[in-house]
Amino acid sequence: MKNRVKITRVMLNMTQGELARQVGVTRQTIGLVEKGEYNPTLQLCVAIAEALNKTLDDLFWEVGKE
Amino acid sequence: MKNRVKITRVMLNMTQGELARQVGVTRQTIGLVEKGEYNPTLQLCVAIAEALNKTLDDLFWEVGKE
DNA sequence: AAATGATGTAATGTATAAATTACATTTGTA
DNA sequence: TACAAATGTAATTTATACATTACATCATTT
Repeated sequence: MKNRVKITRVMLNMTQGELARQVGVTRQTIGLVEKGEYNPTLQLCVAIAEALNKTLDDLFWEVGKE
Repeated sequence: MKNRVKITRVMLNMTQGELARQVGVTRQTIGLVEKGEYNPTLQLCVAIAEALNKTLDDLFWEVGKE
Protein backbone atom coordinates (compact mmCIF):
# COMPACT_ATOMS: atom_id res chain seq x y z
CA MET A 1 0.00 0.00 0.00
CA LYS A 2 2.03 2.91 -1.31
CA ASN A 3 1.04 6.27 0.10
CA ARG A 4 2.02 9.90 0.66
CA VAL A 5 2.36 9.87 4.44
CA LYS A 6 6.13 10.30 4.64
CA ILE A 7 6.41 13.18 2.19
CA THR A 8 3.52 14.95 3.89
CA ARG A 9 4.95 14.45 7.37
CA VAL A 10 8.41 15.68 6.34
CA MET A 11 6.92 18.76 4.69
CA LEU A 12 5.32 19.57 8.05
CA ASN A 13 8.69 19.16 9.83
CA MET A 14 7.19 16.42 11.97
CA THR A 15 9.15 13.41 13.22
CA GLN A 16 7.82 9.86 13.10
CA GLY A 17 7.77 9.90 16.89
CA GLU A 18 5.69 13.04 17.02
CA LEU A 19 3.18 11.73 14.50
CA ALA A 20 3.02 8.41 16.34
CA ARG A 21 2.32 10.21 19.62
CA GLN A 22 -0.50 12.26 18.11
CA VAL A 23 -2.00 9.23 16.40
CA GLY A 24 -1.64 6.98 19.41
CA VAL A 25 0.51 4.25 17.90
CA THR A 26 4.19 3.38 18.12
CA ARG A 27 6.90 4.97 16.04
CA GLN A 28 7.54 1.59 14.44
CA THR A 29 3.99 1.37 13.16
CA ILE A 30 4.32 4.78 11.52
CA GLY A 31 7.60 3.65 9.98
CA LEU A 32 6.00 0.55 8.52
CA VAL A 33 3.05 2.47 7.13
CA GLU A 34 5.36 4.98 5.47
CA LYS A 35 7.40 2.14 4.02
CA GLY A 36 4.24 1.04 2.25
CA GLU A 37 4.66 -2.65 3.02
CA TYR A 38 1.77 -2.54 5.39
CA ASN A 39 -2.00 -2.67 5.10
CA PRO A 40 -3.10 -0.28 7.85
CA THR A 41 -6.62 -0.20 9.24
CA LEU A 42 -9.07 2.52 8.29
CA GLN A 43 -8.98 3.89 11.82
CA LEU A 44 -5.23 4.36 11.65
CA CYS A 45 -5.44 5.96 8.20
CA VAL A 46 -8.06 8.42 9.44
CA ALA A 47 -6.01 9.26 12.54
CA ILE A 48 -2.90 9.88 10.43
CA ALA A 49 -4.85 12.02 7.98
CA GLU A 50 -6.26 14.14 10.80
CA ALA A 51 -2.84 14.61 12.37
CA LEU A 52 -1.42 15.77 9.05
CA ASN A 53 -4.42 17.97 8.15
CA LYS A 54 -5.15 15.89 5.07
CA THR A 55 -7.97 13.61 3.90
CA LEU A 56 -7.86 9.90 3.14
CA ASP A 57 -7.74 10.59 -0.58
CA ASP A 58 -4.86 13.04 -0.12
CA LEU A 59 -2.71 10.37 1.49
CA PHE A 60 -3.98 6.98 0.37
CA TRP A 61 -5.93 7.24 -2.86
CA GLU A 62 -4.08 6.54 -6.08
CA VAL A 63 -4.55 9.45 -8.41
CA GLY A 64 -6.14 8.56 -11.72
CA LYS A 65 -8.20 5.86 -10.12
CA GLU A 66 -11.43 7.78 -9.87
CA MET B 1 -16.34 3.13 11.71
CA LYS B 2 -19.51 4.56 10.25
CA ASN B 3 -19.49 4.86 6.47
CA ARG B 4 -21.56 5.28 3.32
CA VAL B 5 -21.00 1.86 1.76
CA LYS B 6 -24.51 0.48 2.17
CA ILE B 7 -26.37 3.49 0.82
CA THR B 8 -23.99 3.67 -2.14
CA ARG B 9 -24.30 -0.04 -2.91
CA VAL B 10 -28.09 0.03 -2.72
CA MET B 11 -28.25 3.04 -5.03
CA LEU B 12 -26.30 0.99 -7.57
CA ASN B 13 -28.79 -1.91 -7.22
CA MET B 14 -25.96 -4.16 -6.13
CA THR B 15 -26.34 -6.98 -3.61
CA GLN B 16 -23.91 -7.62 -0.77
CA GLY B 17 -22.99 -10.86 -2.48
CA GLU B 18 -22.22 -9.17 -5.76
CA LEU B 19 -20.06 -6.52 -4.08
CA ALA B 20 -18.31 -9.21 -2.05
CA ARG B 21 -17.53 -11.17 -5.19
CA GLN B 22 -16.08 -8.16 -6.97
CA VAL B 23 -14.04 -7.17 -3.95
CA GLY B 24 -12.85 -10.69 -3.23
CA VAL B 25 -14.19 -11.07 0.32
CA THR B 26 -17.15 -12.89 1.82
CA ARG B 27 -20.66 -11.52 1.97
CA GLN B 28 -20.40 -11.53 5.77
CA THR B 29 -17.41 -9.22 5.69
CA ILE B 30 -19.31 -6.73 3.53
CA GLY B 31 -22.23 -6.96 5.93
CA LEU B 32 -20.02 -6.19 8.91
CA VAL B 33 -18.34 -3.28 7.17
CA GLU B 34 -21.71 -1.80 6.23
CA LYS B 35 -22.89 -2.25 9.78
CA GLY B 36 -20.02 0.00 10.84
CA GLU B 37 -18.92 -2.20 13.71
CA TYR B 38 -15.75 -3.06 11.89
CA ASN B 39 -12.41 -1.42 11.32
CA PRO B 40 -11.60 -2.59 7.79
CA THR B 41 -8.13 -2.50 6.31
CA LEU B 42 -7.11 0.11 3.78
CA GLN B 43 -6.86 -2.52 1.07
CA LEU B 44 -10.46 -3.56 1.61
CA CYS B 45 -11.64 0.06 1.68
CA VAL B 46 -9.89 0.76 -1.61
CA ALA B 47 -11.32 -2.37 -3.22
CA ILE B 48 -14.83 -1.45 -2.10
CA ALA B 49 -14.42 2.11 -3.36
CA GLU B 50 -13.25 0.89 -6.76
CA ALA B 51 -16.14 -1.55 -7.04
CA LEU B 52 -18.62 1.22 -6.26
CA ASN B 53 -16.92 3.83 -8.47
CA LYS B 54 -16.22 6.06 -5.51
CA THR B 55 -13.14 7.30 -3.67
CA LEU B 56 -12.07 6.67 -0.08
CA ASP B 57 -13.30 10.10 0.95
CA ASP B 58 -16.67 9.49 -0.69
CA LEU B 59 -17.27 6.40 1.42
CA PHE B 60 -15.18 6.69 4.57
CA TRP B 61 -14.26 10.29 5.30
CA GLU B 62 -16.45 12.18 7.73
CA VAL B 63 -17.64 15.35 6.11
CA GLY B 64 -16.63 18.48 7.93
CA LYS B 65 -13.42 16.93 9.13
CA GLU B 66 -11.12 18.53 6.59
C1' DA C 1 -47.98 -22.57 1.11
C1' DA C 2 -43.60 -23.58 -0.67
C1' DA C 3 -39.44 -22.17 -2.89
C1' DT C 4 -35.84 -18.78 -3.86
C1' DG C 5 -32.86 -14.80 -3.11
C1' DA C 6 -31.09 -11.30 -0.02
C1' DT C 7 -29.81 -10.10 4.47
C1' DG C 8 -28.53 -10.40 9.69
C1' DT C 9 -25.87 -12.56 12.80
C1' DA C 10 -23.35 -16.00 15.80
C1' DA C 11 -19.37 -19.36 16.75
C1' DT C 12 -14.94 -20.75 15.72
C1' DG C 13 -10.45 -20.79 13.20
C1' DT C 14 -6.64 -18.39 10.76
C1' DA C 15 -3.94 -14.62 9.05
C1' DT C 16 -2.04 -10.38 9.97
C1' DA C 17 -2.09 -5.46 12.02
C1' DA C 18 0.00 -3.38 15.73
C1' DA C 19 2.62 -3.50 20.28
C1' DT C 20 6.82 -4.34 22.58
C1' DT C 21 11.66 -4.69 23.07
C1' DA C 22 15.89 -4.09 21.19
C1' DC C 23 19.78 -2.67 18.46
C1' DA C 24 22.13 -0.74 14.31
C1' DT C 25 22.52 3.05 11.16
C1' DT C 26 22.02 7.67 9.64
C1' DT C 27 22.02 12.67 10.14
C1' DG C 28 22.68 16.89 12.20
C1' DT C 29 25.23 19.54 15.43
C1' DA C 30 28.45 21.11 19.33
C1' DT D 1 35.39 13.69 16.23
C1' DA D 2 32.03 12.78 19.57
C1' DC D 3 27.33 13.06 20.94
C1' DA D 4 22.31 12.97 20.44
C1' DA D 5 18.13 12.73 17.86
C1' DA D 6 15.80 10.44 14.20
C1' DT D 7 15.22 6.49 11.53
C1' DG D 8 15.41 1.45 9.77
C1' DT D 9 14.50 -2.91 10.92
C1' DA D 10 14.21 -7.58 13.21
C1' DA D 11 12.06 -10.98 16.67
C1' DT D 12 8.35 -12.07 19.47
C1' DT D 13 3.71 -11.42 21.38
C1' DT D 14 -1.14 -9.90 21.34
C1' DA D 15 -5.34 -8.21 19.37
C1' DT D 16 -8.40 -8.34 15.74
C1' DA D 17 -9.71 -8.44 10.57
C1' DC D 18 -11.56 -11.76 7.75
C1' DA D 19 -12.85 -16.67 6.40
C1' DT D 20 -15.78 -20.45 7.13
C1' DT D 21 -19.88 -22.75 8.41
C1' DA D 22 -24.32 -22.37 9.76
C1' DC D 23 -28.96 -20.92 10.59
C1' DA D 24 -32.79 -17.57 11.01
C1' DT D 25 -35.62 -13.83 9.08
C1' DC D 26 -37.85 -11.23 5.46
C1' DA D 27 -39.45 -10.24 0.72
C1' DT D 28 -40.62 -11.88 -3.65
C1' DT D 29 -42.28 -15.28 -6.84
C1' DT D 30 -44.70 -19.59 -8.42
